[in-house]
This record gives sequence, structure tokens and C-alpha cells, in this order.
Amino acid sequence: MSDVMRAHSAAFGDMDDSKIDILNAAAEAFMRKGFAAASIDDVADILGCTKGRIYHHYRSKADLFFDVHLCGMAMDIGAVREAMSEGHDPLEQLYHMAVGHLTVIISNIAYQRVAVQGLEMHLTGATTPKQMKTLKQILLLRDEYEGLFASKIEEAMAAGQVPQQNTRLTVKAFLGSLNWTTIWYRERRNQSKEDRRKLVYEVATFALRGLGARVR
Amino acid sequence: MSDVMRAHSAAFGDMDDSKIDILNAAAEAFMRKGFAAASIDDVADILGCTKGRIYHHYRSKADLFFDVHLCGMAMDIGAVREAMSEGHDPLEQLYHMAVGHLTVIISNIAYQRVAVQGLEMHLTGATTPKQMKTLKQILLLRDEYEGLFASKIEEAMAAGQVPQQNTRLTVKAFLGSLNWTTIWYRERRNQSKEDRRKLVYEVATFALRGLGARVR
DNA sequence: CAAATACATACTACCTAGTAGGTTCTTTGC
DNA sequence: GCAAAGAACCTACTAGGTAGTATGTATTTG
Repeated sequence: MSDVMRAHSAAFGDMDDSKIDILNAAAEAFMRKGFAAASIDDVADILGCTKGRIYHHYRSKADLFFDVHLCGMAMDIGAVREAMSEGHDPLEQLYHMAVGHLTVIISNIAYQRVAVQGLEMHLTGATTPKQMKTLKQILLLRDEYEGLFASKIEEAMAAGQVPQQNTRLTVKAFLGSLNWTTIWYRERRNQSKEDRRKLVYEVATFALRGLGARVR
Repeated sequence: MSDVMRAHSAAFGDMDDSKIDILNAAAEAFMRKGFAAASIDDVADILGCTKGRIYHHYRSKADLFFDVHLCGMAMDIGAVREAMSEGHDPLEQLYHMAVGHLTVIISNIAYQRVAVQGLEMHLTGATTPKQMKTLKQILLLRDEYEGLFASKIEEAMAAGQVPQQNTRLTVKAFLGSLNWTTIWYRERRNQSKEDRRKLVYEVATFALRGLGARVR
């Protein structure tokens, strides 16, 4: 279990280390090949074990995927909830929320890419009846997450910090500029802490400005 | 062949109608299930034919996917190149480019979602040596496309219409807010022309503002 | 020491990409 | 106007890969 993971251990609930290792390997495999193309054996290979271990902890590939997705979202919500109280006005708080989200993304790129994959899957409706419960849970978390940003944007509108606009559409564009990072971001060898800070700052600033806020 | 498709027929080059029908069905199937999960039989079912027809026109599933991807990108580039000359200054032109891109997205959601899928795939490097040539072609188109926006953003910076900033990062956030539409947008029954216009306007405005431009 | 936990091994059943060869329709050369 | 050639499919098949299961084994725990 890496330090990065430990830092977000709240997202893993009460799992033991063995299960967390499985989740990390699954996130890696799903990121590399996608849900459909990644096999359970791929996950096992990353761990240097066999299927047996995975099926001992998870009933199906979909269940494993859902768990990765859930943990990814839990990381986001944790970071954003924490950031919501930083700053003295809605706009400052939105900035910290965006920074929190981006930081989670570049620190846990595998989980975050899987979460985006899951987003795309729900819409296609490709699941068995039994997994519906977990699906609802995920959609609920997603709505909650989007709601955090939406309500804060409306606070900023009410405070006159940003112009009046359609919140439903704006929050999509706002999160889009942040989430698109999961698509293009790659971990690089020569990437300094300063580079990452710059990335987070630049993208978060873009998102804030997108709302019509006067930034710096 | 639908009217919408005919409107972007330039993207299809000199294909005959039968091949275009296959492409449309493939775009639909790949959108619904993703590249890995969608089978050639799925595509054939949509057309009401058998595999034979598809393999008569395409050597492999990957080739078919690449062609959908290429057409999707060709639609984008066509619309954006056209929009580049509308408007009297860089900022106005950027607005028209964003509107063009968004219009293509919501008019050809299947092709555009496939293009995004393809984007995610290259990064994982999941192809045979022979397909490398097509892959290079796609990456070239993608760079060209991003370059259109990047250079226009730099023009706006030089003209003092937007503040100085890191173009490489900003263009990602800019295109992210637009491209994210492919993830959440759904065609709805009760969706009026006005609704779509509103969507395009709102998201394009967000992107322009994200650059730091004073919009309206 | 019994029972449960945490795996590994060895299968099966199914699905799907790709192929081989046949059939029908259309074009072309004369 | 017609035969030959090729284009545009369809049918029937194979080979390979993968999700999931059944069963065995070692290690821990009560």
C-alpha cells in the first residue's frame, strides 16, 4: 500500500490491506485497458497471484469495478468537503474545492480514470439487476458531488461574485474543465512538485474564470 | 443516411452509401458499449445484416473503429476551420470555433464519443504494429486540431484580449470544458432547438470566460 | 483440534474475432 | 445482348480468450 493511498485511507473504509492491494491493482488494470478489455487475470498478474484471491473477495468483475469507482468518488468527496470550509467567501471556497479535486486527480489518476469510465457506462445501462443497488449508490454519490459544486456556485451568484447563469449547464462545464485532466494527464519522470502545482493552479483558475469571476 | 450525416459528408470523403451506413452503425455500437465490449455482430445487428458485409469493407474491428474516429475528427476540424474566419478579432473567432465544435458534438454524439474513446486508448498503447500508421494519422489530426485553438488563443493573448497564461495547459482546460459535453449530453425527446442553442451558448461562454476574456 | 479464512489449481461453458467458401447481383468488354 | 469477371454480400465454421466455479490446501483462530 503506497503512501499516496494511505493519505486517502478514509475512502477505503475498513478494508484490510490485502483487499486494498487488490483495489489498487484493479484500478491500474482498468485504467490501462478499460473495464471490458481488462481481465481478472490481468489484475492478478499485477499482484503476482491468481484469480482465486480476487474471487475470494469479490463475486464478480463488475463488483470489483464498482468498488474502485466508489473509492475514487469517496476520495473526491472527502477532499472537496474538506476544502469547502477553507476561504472566507463562496468564490475562495470554490477555488479550494477545485484545487482539492485536481489534486486528488493527479495523485490517484488510476482511480479517477476508472470513475470517469464508470460515468460513461451508466449511461449505456450495461448491468445486471443485482448490481442496480450499487449503481444507485454511485449515482447518488455523483449527484451529491455535483450538488456540492452547484450549491456553492449559486452562493457565489447570490453574493454577486459571478454573473447570473444556468447552474445546471455551468456546473457541467466547470467540472468538465477539471475532469478532462483525467484524459490528458500523464505522470512524467521529470515532473517536479512545482510543475504539478502550476498545473493545478492554471486549471483551477480557468474553471473559476469560466464562471465569470474576476480572478487576480 | 440521415440528413445530419449528409451535412457533414465532407468528413466521409469518397465513401459510398453502404460503407457510410456501416460507419454510422459502428459509431452507434461503439458509443453504447465501448470498443472492447461492442462486437462486430452488434454492428451487424443494427444494420440488419451479417458480419460478412462488414468484413467485406474492413479488415478488422480496429480498422473500423479507427475510421469512425477519423471521421469524427474530420467533422470537428471541418467545422472549426470554417468558424476560424468568422468574427473580426481572435476572441470572436474563438467563440465561433467553440460554437462549431459544440454543434458538431451534439449533432454527431456517437462519432464524438468514439473519438474521445480513441483518445483514451492511444495513451494505453493497445494496438498492433500495422495499425500504427493510422494511429499516427489520428494523433497528427488531434495535434492539428488542438493547434488551431492554441494558436488562436495566443493571438488573443497578443492582442491583449485575454491575460498572459500557459497556453499548453489552458488549451486543455478550454477543450475540456467543451469535450466533457460528450460525456454528459443525451439526446432528449422534448429538447427544442432553443434548448440546444442555450446549451451551446452557455458552454461556449464558459470556455471563453475561462481564458479570462470579458464576455458580455 | 475444529472451523473458518485466505488463498491456489484445474476446470467448463460461452462468447467473439476472424476465415473460407458459396451465392447473388452488377458491371464490363466484345 | 451476352458471357465473364468481379463486387457485395451470406453461411458455417474455428480457434482463442475469459468470466466464473468447484475443489483442494495451508494457515490462522477460537
